[in-house]
Amino acid sequence: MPSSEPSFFEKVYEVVRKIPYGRVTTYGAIAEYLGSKGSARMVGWAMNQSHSQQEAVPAHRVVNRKGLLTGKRHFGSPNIMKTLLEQEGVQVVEDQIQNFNDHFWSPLELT
DNA sequence: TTGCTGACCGACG
DNA sequence: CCGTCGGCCAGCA
Repeated sequence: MPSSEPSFFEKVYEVVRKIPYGRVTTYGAIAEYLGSKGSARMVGWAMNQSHSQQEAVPAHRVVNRKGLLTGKRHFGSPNIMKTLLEQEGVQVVEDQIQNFNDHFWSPLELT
């Protein structure tokens, strides 16, 4: 076994881990970066399985296009995602990231 | 195999 | 503002 090519999920995890501290990105941006724009749902699915990974995946830095914490329900408690983000300096009000554009980070920025 | 679901997104009315 | 629909693709009964 040689070379198992990195699957879609693997790439998602890798990208998510590269999200800088205090920054956030979207499912769509990741999907687009992986060349599967439109399959943002797969990114969400990958996040769902992310807990299965040995290396922790900062899924709390991944939100939907509106900067809404849609996946907060999957963190065990709905307040975990918000708390983690606020600890990184991201203001969250009503599950909505404030100044979202200012915190937004795209994997396309990777050099 | 089919059919349904899902942490999405954009479009339509 | 709200509800609905189609598209995308992986996992599961």
